[in-house]
Amino acid sequence: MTPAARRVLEAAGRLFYERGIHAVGVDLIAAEAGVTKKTLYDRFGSKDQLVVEYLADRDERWRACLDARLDTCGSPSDRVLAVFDVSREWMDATSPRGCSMVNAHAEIDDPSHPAYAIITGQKQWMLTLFTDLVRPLVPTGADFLGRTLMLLHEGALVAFGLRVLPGALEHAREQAEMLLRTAAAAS
Amino acid sequence: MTPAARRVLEAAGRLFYERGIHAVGVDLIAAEAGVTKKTLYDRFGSKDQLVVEYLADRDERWRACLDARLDTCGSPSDRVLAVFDVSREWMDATSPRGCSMVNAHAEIDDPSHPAYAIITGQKQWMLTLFTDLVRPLVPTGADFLGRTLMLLHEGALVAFGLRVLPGALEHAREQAEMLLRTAAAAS
DNA sequence: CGCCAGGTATACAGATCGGTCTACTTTTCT
DNA sequence: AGAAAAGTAGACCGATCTGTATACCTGGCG
Repeated sequence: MTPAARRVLEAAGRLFYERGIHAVGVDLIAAEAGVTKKTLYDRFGSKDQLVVEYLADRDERWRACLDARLDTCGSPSDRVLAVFDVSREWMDATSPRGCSMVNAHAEIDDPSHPAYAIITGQKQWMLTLFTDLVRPLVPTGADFLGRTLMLLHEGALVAFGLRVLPGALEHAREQAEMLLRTAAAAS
Repeated sequence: MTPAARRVLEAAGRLFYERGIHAVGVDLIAAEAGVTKKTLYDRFGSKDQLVVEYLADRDERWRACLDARLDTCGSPSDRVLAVFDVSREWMDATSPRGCSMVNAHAEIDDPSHPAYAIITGQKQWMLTLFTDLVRPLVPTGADFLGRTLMLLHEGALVAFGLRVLPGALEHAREQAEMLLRTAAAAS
């Protein structure tokens, strides 16, 4: 990726996330990136493709960030709770408006849109991740607990983005910890 | 509200929800409502105002639908679980793409936008509702359990809308039932 | 040296956007 | 009956949208 293309992707990512995809025009993206529209279209081809690469980029960085942290965790339960910790830091640092995938989904209704697979794929991956993380702790009932954790986590992202519960991630983490304890005690 | 205005609001609501607010133009809304643009502007003044009334209308109908059901419930725990039941029916009937408030929030970044208060207000109301509903069951710790239920519920709406967990509402209800049981047993 | 990818600057195209306007007709209510 | 309100039909405005075209410049590389 050329330096100009990187600047375009950075500007597009920031603007798409802050203002919404349809509310941001390619002219503005080009201007913010300090690039002409021709360069933008030479590198990305279309706005739709730029949207796809924006989401793919965020997805990739999120998974890398999460994977790196999980590798440093000792116990299985630590790994589960670390997901909430990383999410909290991620939100505080760069995502005051909630999950970019959820927000993008609100603007993209067409399931045949290439961005749709990225959005759905990340959520599916998160569900599988939670389920796999709790399997060593509760071999029977990992599916159930995994789903609950997924819903708690997703709800926390939304509540945080809506500013209706600023400590949403911390609360979700605490509730998750309690669920892990009772599940471990029962098995 | 005049008959034409009602048709406009119905068409706008359907299109805004299905395709997103910014993706739908006033010309399309007027055409779908079988109304001229002049009538639309005579009744609503601007697209922004139409968006506000769209959200206010859905908010009002949702609260009325929920309140009506809650009145028919006997025990406090039935009332909590009824929220998930009503949500499930609401989603199945008219909202395959998740919560309209969350989706609208993805497209409206400005907190000074009049629609912002409606969005935040509904979520705040839901949080208070859950907290109040569980207070008779767990006088101490109603805040904590109320928040957890709110996150579970919100996460279920998102997961359902993303089609990543079709039975999200049912799962959330089942998990809520378990939480209510253990909370009641502990107190 | 010459080539060419990557870039700037800018004008342009066609469509659509939100919003206004005039002129006329229909409904509704007193 | 008659006036006010609500509606249709449709042209029009300026701005903005995605996307393309032409002409020129610049740095690195064989």
